[in-house]
Amino acid sequence: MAALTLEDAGIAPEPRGEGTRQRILDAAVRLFSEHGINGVSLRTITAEAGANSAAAHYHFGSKKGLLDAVFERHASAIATEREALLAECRESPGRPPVLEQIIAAFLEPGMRGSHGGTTFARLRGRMLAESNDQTRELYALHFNDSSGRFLDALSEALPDLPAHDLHWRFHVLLGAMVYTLANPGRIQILTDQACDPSDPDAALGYLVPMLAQMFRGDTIPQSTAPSASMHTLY
Amino acid sequence: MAALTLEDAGIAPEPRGEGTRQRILDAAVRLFSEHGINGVSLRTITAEAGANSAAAHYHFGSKKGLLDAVFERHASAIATEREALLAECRESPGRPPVLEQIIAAFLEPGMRGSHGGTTFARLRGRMLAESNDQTRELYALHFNDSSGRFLDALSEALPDLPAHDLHWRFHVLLGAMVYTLANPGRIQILTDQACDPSDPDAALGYLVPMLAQMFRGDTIPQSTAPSASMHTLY
DNA sequence: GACTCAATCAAACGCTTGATTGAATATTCC
DNA sequence: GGAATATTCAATCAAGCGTTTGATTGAGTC
Repeated sequence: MAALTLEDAGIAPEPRGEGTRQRILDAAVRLFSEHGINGVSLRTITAEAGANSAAAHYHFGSKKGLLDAVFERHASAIATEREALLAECRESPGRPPVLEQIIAAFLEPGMRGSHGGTTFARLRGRMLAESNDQTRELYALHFNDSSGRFLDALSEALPDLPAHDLHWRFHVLLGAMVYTLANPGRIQILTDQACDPSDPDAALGYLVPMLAQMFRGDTIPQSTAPSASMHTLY
Repeated sequence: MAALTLEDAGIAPEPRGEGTRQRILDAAVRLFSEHGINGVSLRTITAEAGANSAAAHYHFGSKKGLLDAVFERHASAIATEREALLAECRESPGRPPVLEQIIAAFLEPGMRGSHGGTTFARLRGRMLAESNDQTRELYALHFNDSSGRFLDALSEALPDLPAHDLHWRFHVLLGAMVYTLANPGRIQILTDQACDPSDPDAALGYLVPMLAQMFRGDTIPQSTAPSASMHTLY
């Protein structure tokens, strides 16, 4: 009787080093998201992965290379699913697509567990706040095209909204998403854990209608001297 | 003729070390905000301040102590001005106070140049994203009471809004503020610098009405199964 | 003039960092 | 089986880290 091989079981015959590589990636995304990129060392990561301390450099070349790989692993999947959901919106009966649909299509792939889950989500939050050259490059590389197409779709759904207003509202959408991902948020502390931004379902259930409401707001005249104290204006 | 002393010139007779202390604080808030707290060393800070590398430890005890001092320097002033503006709201003719007034009272002190300006603002953004034990403590110590009173005021202005909804909307407000402070934001990159979140006047001019609009939105029923894909709901 | 004391300084401490090496060990292919 | 290749390993490197030290300064006090 022939011995059962991995191929017989339908499992791809992964190269020997693949196991280590994956374990390092797993440990990296978790530790990066918990302590920040500057806050964790390659030794800690490789130790957590049960690998030799030189393994990270062998497989990824450098710490920067490791972060690139971690990001690449999930980001492209998120962008792809986002665009697929956006395409679904466009095929829907109602044209232009419903605002809530577009917002949900943007938020869902990154916030649900599908692509790295809340761990990668938290890492993205940290990276957006750290905001150095490398993180900006990574975001631009993986998300710029996709985000641009969402701006277009939002513009279609809100044809009367000036470009500046649209951009600022999208900015707030990004802020709400990032802040929600950077768990635990202040709101948990301020409200004795009543709100839990780390629960993706609850978060989406609240965020999507709230943001849609914000997008639908009237444009306010910007002519009122903005240099004066806001407080005297109302 | 008596020699001119510092007192004669009306300058406070500062202790000898005060100059160095202040220069270290100035350099620290700037470098912390630019590179993150883990991203800059005490040597870099003291060098930038033109001080000896031991000066930071002499004056602040540790790197943690230096961050405490940096935060303390501006945070309490912001909280104080926030509460003063909130008190102004309550004295206004219209009762309950206008929503825009409350939001502006919360956002203005931290976003305008008064208390550390955009530099300290950026640092706050970074700290909220890094979100370790020390930063959480600092935020709680300096901002919890003030934020709680704003939640109360918002609740007065929107008496029909359930607590959960109120908390989530305040969460989005915080997210929008923090994300705006963490300059440069993604929106600048996505729109070829058309929006400039680092301009406090423009930012406030857009944010206040947008957030007010969001706060005024109707409550949506949460009974619709949130575990199903959002995308099929709209 | 002797003393005090906060402030500054150069130097070093022990340790961790990202990165590199070369030998040892699997694995693959002929 | 054996050469070639891919991967792991312990050991090491220079550099940088936060922190500590002991000596020195210089203005105030008795």
